[in-house]
Parts: sequence; structure tokens; C-alpha cells
Amino acid sequence: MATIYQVSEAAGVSLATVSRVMNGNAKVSERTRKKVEDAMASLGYQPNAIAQSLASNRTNSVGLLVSELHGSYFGDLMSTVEHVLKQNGKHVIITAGHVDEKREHEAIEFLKSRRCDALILHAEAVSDDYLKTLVDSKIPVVVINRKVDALDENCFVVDNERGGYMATKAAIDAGHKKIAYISGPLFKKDASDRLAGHKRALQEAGLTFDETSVFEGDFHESSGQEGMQHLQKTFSDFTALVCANDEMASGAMTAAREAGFDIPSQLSIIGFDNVLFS
Amino acid sequence: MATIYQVSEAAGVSLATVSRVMNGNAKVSERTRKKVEDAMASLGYQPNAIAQSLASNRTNSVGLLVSELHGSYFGDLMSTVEHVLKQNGKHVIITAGHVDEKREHEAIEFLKSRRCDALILHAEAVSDDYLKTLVDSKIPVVVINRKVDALDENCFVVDNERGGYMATKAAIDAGHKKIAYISGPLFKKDASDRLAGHKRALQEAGLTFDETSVFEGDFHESSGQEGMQHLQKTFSDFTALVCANDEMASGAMTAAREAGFDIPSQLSIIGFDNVLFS
DNA sequence: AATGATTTTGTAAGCGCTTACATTGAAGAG
DNA sequence: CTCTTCAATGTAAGCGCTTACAAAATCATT
Repeated sequence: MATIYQVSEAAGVSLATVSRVMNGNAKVSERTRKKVEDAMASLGYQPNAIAQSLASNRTNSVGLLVSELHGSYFGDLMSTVEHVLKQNGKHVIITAGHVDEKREHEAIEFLKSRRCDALILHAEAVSDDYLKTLVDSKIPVVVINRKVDALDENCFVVDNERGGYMATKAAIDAGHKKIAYISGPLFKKDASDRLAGHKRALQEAGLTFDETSVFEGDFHESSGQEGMQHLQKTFSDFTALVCANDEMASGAMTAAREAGFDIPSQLSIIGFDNVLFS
Repeated sequence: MATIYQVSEAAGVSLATVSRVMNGNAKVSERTRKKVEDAMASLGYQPNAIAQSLASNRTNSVGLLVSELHGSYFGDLMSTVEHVLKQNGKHVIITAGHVDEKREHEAIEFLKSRRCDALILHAEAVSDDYLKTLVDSKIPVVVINRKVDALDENCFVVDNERGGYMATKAAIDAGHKKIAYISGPLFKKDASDRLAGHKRALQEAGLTFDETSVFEGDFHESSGQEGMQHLQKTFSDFTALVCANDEMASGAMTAAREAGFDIPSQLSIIGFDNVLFS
């Protein structure tokens, strides 16, 4: 693997000049630029990104923490992040935290040790304090889908309450009066917010909220199925079902069809996220 | 950010000793090890992975090229690769090639420039020759889902022909006589192999293969729907449908239900991949 | 042609580590 | 008490780049 020394020798110029050609920053005469480029091409030179990073203290990489590497939500997230970064000559280093405090912590420390220029964190398990320390340590950090007090600037959240409201409102506007709801795990902020939105929509429409109309799932497809089965017993005869994410909606659809419902004529189902397969 | 110098100073030992403690390789007396560890802890020292890589010529990272960052197949793939590497103290750097020769090439060059210790490539678009050059360049490379002549050692493939055969065989064993098939894009080796397996199963069972029983999709869900709609016209009355992957099977199920089929009583559908939602 | 201003190029000191080799010192042998 | 040995530690030379700063080359003026 050719190094910058070999290029400089082949081109008959100094190290520094080769570096300048590579980075296109300082001024280099057309003639020497050409010489250097030719030398690079003939040697098949490829700069060593590691050495560049060490010397420049920039890695051109952004660390991305997701909860899982699979699943439509994170797939879309990673895909989009990667796309945008690539357009800007950066790249992404992806790690998974698996919604576990220790593993999330390790994953973030890993990203730091790789000297990422910035971090994008979908951090669900680490403490607020830890995130604050991170931000204080001068690394540019963005936290998605989580609101941390005193870190307003760094947090980007979906307005889950509003989303839940809109979903239920849509069902109401379509004429439904008896609406069931499959929620995400309520200890999660996004899940409880969506449910809150659902309740607000019901209230505004003058419908009373019934505890038995809600099933608490875990955001996974299987719990959508369970939820549907459960709700049929506890809260029968509903004509619409709002689910706190699309995966559970998908599970619920499966269960509903198995139970002989025709969708959407007998039962309307709405999800949340708008992932691909939905 | 503390450096190894500060640790060595705080511990009252030399650079080399700190490095030895970190890497746990050479012998260090218990007393000095303790001193160093204390110094590290009190400084919150975190080794700079970039500098380590440059000095040691090892990055402890494995590059993974996938076609897309989303989708169940790649999600599972990434997830598994990451899991196994993490268990072994390595990490993965993921890039997407988007089934485009240029982008795949760039992605691989990127992984090389990051000096990955090894590469795992789901490369669909780059040429065989390029892959050969890669292997010759002494980087450990594994190619998945693709067979390159003269690179047997590096290639791991699914036996697609056999898989296609098994899927269709299952339908035949269940008593089906008229079986439709939704294929992947036939210019792709895996798609054509699966179809070949399908044909072999039909032949073995003494069933004749009918061109109109096949719809060529693109492995995406939507083409499963199209396929189902198309096949109903060109090849009506089939009782089983084999799909070359699960996403298309999912699309086909949707279309089938819309067309009023009850699954599986009126129509049996089988997919390929066994991804999560299937 | 000599002068200074300006552009282009080269020199060399790091970046934070690893590691071959040299040094030290303590234990064992005579 | 001296001489080996060998384990523990230190010294210093890189790894392949970037980037201040210095030096040289070019150009415009007079």
C-alpha cells in the first residue's frame, strides 16, 4: 500500500505538497498538481484515513447509536442518516445499544474512542446525567426521540402526543365511535405521550375513555396480535383500532383477519411511523 | 481528553508501561499495574483508538458492505454480524452499496481507507475481477451470497437452488398440483437459482412447468402484490404460490386477501428467507 | 538589474500510540 | 562478595499524515 512518501518521491515534490494536493486547500501550481495526481494514479495511492485522522484531529465520521440494527424504524433512520452524511463527504459509524444501560454506555464510549466528530444518539437507556456530561465534554451531540431537560438544544423529538391525537382524530372523523388502542410500553415517554394524544382526541370528540379499551404492548409485531386478541374479549365491538406503531398494527391486522374481520370494512386500523411496509 | 503521557506521569512510570497495562500483553508487576490503573481511572483516561490503529496497524474493525441499510434481510445480517464481532472485541463498520457498481466500489474503497482488518461483502454490482484484485491485495475478504470462480475459499453462498426446490417440494407434498411462482429479478443469480429449484421440484413430481405460472418481481413487497394480481389472470386457479422471498410473499398475501382469498384454506403461500415478520 | 511583494514549495515538529531494543535491578550460583 | 540470568521497566524510533513556519521562486515595479 503506497504511502504519501512514495507519491512525493515519484512526483519529485515534498510531502507537504502532496498533502496539499490531496486536501485541495492551499495553493499549488497547476503543473505540480498534475505531477502529483499522475503519481497518485500510477501508484494507486489511497490515503490512510487513520493517519489523516490522527494528524488532523478530524475523522470525518459521525457516530450513530440506534437501539437495534434491524427493524423498519431503525433501518429507515440509518439509511437516511447515511445518505445525508455521504452527500457531505462524511460517513457514519453505527452501533447498537439494545435498550440496555450498560450496552448503550459502552456503545457511546466506543464511538468516542473512535473519535467521531459528532454523535447522533437514539439513547433510551442511559441516564440524563450521562448525556449531560457528554454534551459538556464538547462533542457535538444530537439526541433523537428523547427530551432531556437542560439539553433542549440537542434534543430532537417527535411530537408524540400530537401524533397520537392525529391518529385517533382520523378515526373519529371517519365516523368511528368505539375505538380501541394498542399502546407501547407505558414507561417509555413516546408510548405514554401517544396515548395521551389519543385520550385528548377522544375527549374533544365527547367520547369517554375506557380503561379496557387499551392494551399495553411492547412495540413489537407479536404484541399487536396479542393486543387484538385481548381487546376482542375485554372491549368487544369496537370499529376502529389505533396502534402506537406500525409493527403492532401489522400484528393486529393479522390477528383481526384470523378472527374473521374484513379490513377495513368491518374494522379500521391505523398505525404510527409510516414505515415502508405499512 | 487525557493522553497516555498524562497517565504515565500520574502513575510515575514510562509510556511503554502504560501501554503494556492497557494491552495486557507483556509482564508488568502487580504494584505498577495497580498504580497505572488508578491513574487511568482518576484521569478518566480513554485510549485513542485512532492512534492505536496507526501505531499497531490493526483497527479491530471489520468492514461490512450491504446493499441497503434497511429491509429485514440486511437488518438481520447486520445485527448478527455486529453481535458476533462484539463478542470478540471487534466492531463493524457498515456501508451501503445500493446495488450500483460505482457506489459499491466507493463503499469498498472507503472500508479499505479505514483500514478494516477484514471485509465482509454482500457485493452485487462490482465485477468479479475487482473482487479478485481485492483478495489478492491480502486483505481478508469474505463474499456472501455470490459465487466467484477462483474465489471459492472466500465465498459463502446460500444454496438457492436447493431452497427453491424445498419450498416448492413443500407445496407439492401438501398435495398441491397447480403452483404459481413469483420470482426475483432473473438477472440476479439467487433469483434464477431459486426458480431453477422450483422447476426441478415440479419435474420430479411429474408436474409440467408452465411459463405463465411465473411472474418476475423485484424482491420488493409491492411486486408481490402485482405478481399476485397478474397471476390470477394469466394462471388462474392455482392453489399454491411460491415466492422467491418473504417480502414478495407478504405483498402477495395482501393482494390475495384483497381478492377475497382465504389463506391458507383457499390458497397456500410460501416465501423464502424466514425474516422476522414472516 | 535590483527591490520588495506575493505565490509556491520545502522542512520539521507533532498527533497518541506500539514495540524493538537497551537498561536496570534483584535473585541465584559459585 | 562477584558474576550471571532474567524479569521489569525505560528509551526512542516509528506508524502516515497535517500544518506552522521558513525558504525559495516568481512576478511586478522602478
